[in-house]
Amino acid sequence: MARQSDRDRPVRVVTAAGGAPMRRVPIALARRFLQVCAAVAAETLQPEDLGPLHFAVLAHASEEPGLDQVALASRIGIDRNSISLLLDHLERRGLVVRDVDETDRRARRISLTRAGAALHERLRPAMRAGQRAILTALPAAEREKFLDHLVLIVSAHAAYAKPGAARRKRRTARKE
Amino acid sequence: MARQSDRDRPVRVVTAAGGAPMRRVPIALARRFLQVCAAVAAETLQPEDLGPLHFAVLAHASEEPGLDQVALASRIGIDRNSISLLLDHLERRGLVVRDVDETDRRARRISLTRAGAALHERLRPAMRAGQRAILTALPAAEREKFLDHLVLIVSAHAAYAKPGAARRKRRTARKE
DNA sequence: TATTGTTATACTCTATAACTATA
DNA sequence: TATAGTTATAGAGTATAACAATA
Repeated sequence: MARQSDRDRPVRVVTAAGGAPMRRVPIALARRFLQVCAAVAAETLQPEDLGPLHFAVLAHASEEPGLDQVALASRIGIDRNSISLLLDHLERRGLVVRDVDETDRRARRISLTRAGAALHERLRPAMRAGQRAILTALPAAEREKFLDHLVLIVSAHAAYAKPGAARRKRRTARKE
Repeated sequence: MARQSDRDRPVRVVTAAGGAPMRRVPIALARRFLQVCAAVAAETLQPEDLGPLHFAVLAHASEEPGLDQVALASRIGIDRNSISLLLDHLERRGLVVRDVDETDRRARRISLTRAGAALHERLRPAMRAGQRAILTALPAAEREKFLDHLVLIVSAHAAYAKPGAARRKRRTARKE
């Protein structure tokens, strides 16, 4: 329980760019990191009126066409209600199709339409560039390792890395 | 434009724990990472009916008592409306006080009450343990570097790491 | 006029719950 | 009974806008 070297680092840090001090802890950094990533993605996606999750659906459907909605949702890390809504939006815009799975008529197999595939291909370079730009803040040799670290953390805590885990309980008593 | 070594890594990856494949790109990982962190923090904060941002206010007010609301907001990475709401909640619970700054009567200097400081001290060990637990997925020697990397990225993209940057434009035309 | 803070409103994300159809 | 998907509702997070007080 003695203080170890990796505990001695200060929690507070002053950002280089004259920003305000921030707490050097995962929860705070994770939030800021997502802000950065979301803002960068938005530069590409906003003009198309898509959110990052819409693009995620296009990417997954492109790579694994024919997934059902639950499988797609679990890859993205959202629940089946949310994927349904996301798909409504994309389907209305003619970017994806839902085909009834004939071997299990409850399931819908998702794939991109021609327009969906075209849009995905059109946005991909800019998305890729944006994601790379985020990492340029790191020394070149560290960038891949950083992604590996994120994968490690998310994988190790898979039970937490899923929708709802951080949900606060309902305060108001349920109806009965 | 030739493929470089650090581009050759596959975007897709299969999580160790039999989870679904996920995209190995910052935007997707950032979201999952925040899910993990938020879920871990929630274990400690939920019983107190606090969110992670409430705790962030307690932590900052503890370390830098007397900040005004705008300064506090910028440290946390939210805007002045949100900090106002957060403080309403904490003030109603008797955890913080807003004192009028006599040298600038527009400003409110925020500090913890005795109860606020006590709550912060009580929660701190569990929060600290949770944050450390998240990082145990990484080799011990990499943990501090990982945090440094996050700080680097957030600092470098400070212009993006702030509220609103990822906001989608209003679709519906404004009233006039 | 500019800034601090407040209040009202609203949008995104993403949950919980209840429901339908199918297995 | 269990699962895939839908729909309705809700709540957390966090924005925009308009305002009041003060500088």
